[in-house]
Amino acid sequence: MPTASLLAYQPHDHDRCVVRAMQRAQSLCDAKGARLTPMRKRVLELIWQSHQALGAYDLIAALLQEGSKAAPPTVYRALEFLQETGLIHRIASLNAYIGCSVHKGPHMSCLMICKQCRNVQEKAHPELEQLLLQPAVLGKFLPEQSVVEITGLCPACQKAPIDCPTKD
Amino acid sequence: MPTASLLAYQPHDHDRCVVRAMQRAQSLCDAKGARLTPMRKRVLELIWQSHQALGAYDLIAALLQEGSKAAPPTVYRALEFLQETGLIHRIASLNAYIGCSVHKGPHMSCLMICKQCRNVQEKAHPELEQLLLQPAVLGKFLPEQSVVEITGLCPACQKAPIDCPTKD
DNA sequence: TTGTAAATGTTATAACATAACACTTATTTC
DNA sequence: GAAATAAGTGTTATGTTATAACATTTACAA
Repeated sequence: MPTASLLAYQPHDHDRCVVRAMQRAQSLCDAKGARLTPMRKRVLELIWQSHQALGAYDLIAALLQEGSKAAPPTVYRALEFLQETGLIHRIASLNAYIGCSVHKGPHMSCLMICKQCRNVQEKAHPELEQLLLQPAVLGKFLPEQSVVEITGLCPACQKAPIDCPTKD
Repeated sequence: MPTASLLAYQPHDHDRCVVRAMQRAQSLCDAKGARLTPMRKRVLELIWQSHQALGAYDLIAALLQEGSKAAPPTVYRALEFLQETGLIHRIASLNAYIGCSVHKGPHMSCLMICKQCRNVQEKAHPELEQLLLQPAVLGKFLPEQSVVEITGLCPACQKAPIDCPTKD
């Protein structure tokens, strides 16, 4: 039985991921009094259609294919909203976006990014949070945001360097 | 007496930083059989002229002002070389570059980035390395590169929010 | 001194992101 | 419920970061 933390790397019923993510998004927005508009919802669904990081222009292309008129500002606004609401993460080292799979408020997590298939696994990490925010580490620096990203090869791509099963 | 680890945030004889960095660059290149050409050297000097992150196009502008013909590919090539040689870091969350101040081989360090003055302090971090690279954390993920960046306010900007003394 | 590899120059363009303003849709207030 | 307000989206244009492709020059080695 696959552990939850490795789900991105395992064959699984991905529809359930999407359903769960969308349910959570709706209840989070309800709780915050934020509006999960059709555009925002659709962008989030597209992001959740895989565990791979998608670029803003990937999303734009997907929306255009669906017949939606989606210029860059529209998509970037949706992405901004979803980030602020804690529903997605921006991956700085890829200029791409991934659904947030940690179901709690602001958190410091570590993103493991497969350089080959772009699969991203998020790992919540309380110890990391403790360690990084220690005064001993930061000195008098006042932290606000953190980016922790590890790039490498996911288990699948280590075995099958050319044709990672979780790709596309 | 300021500790070495806080040097970026303290008034200091910055020329010594530059001299030290350039000496180290030269010996590192000698040791590796790499060529620290005039262009690469100049780019590194420009990066070291402050402890603030500089964008590629900042460097291009500076080079043009000096009369050097510097189109983007030239500068990006120099930056690529300097990164590979371990002389600079790219800051993913800023799309900018900073001199590496950790005098050893490949290392996992934490960059503390002031959102106000763009001052960047690098903190080498063996514990972080241990913590992040544990199998317990990464599972079967095979890590290659890491990005650890904390954005916030440096000590100076906490005190003087508008006019950080280390700015420019 | 000539051949080869490394580095740089040059032109063009790709990829990522936002500013500014117009328009539409939702929500509130009276 | 109609007017006022705010929130969201559309549209055009442009800013910012980065690279592809190929020509030329420079350094070093044979």
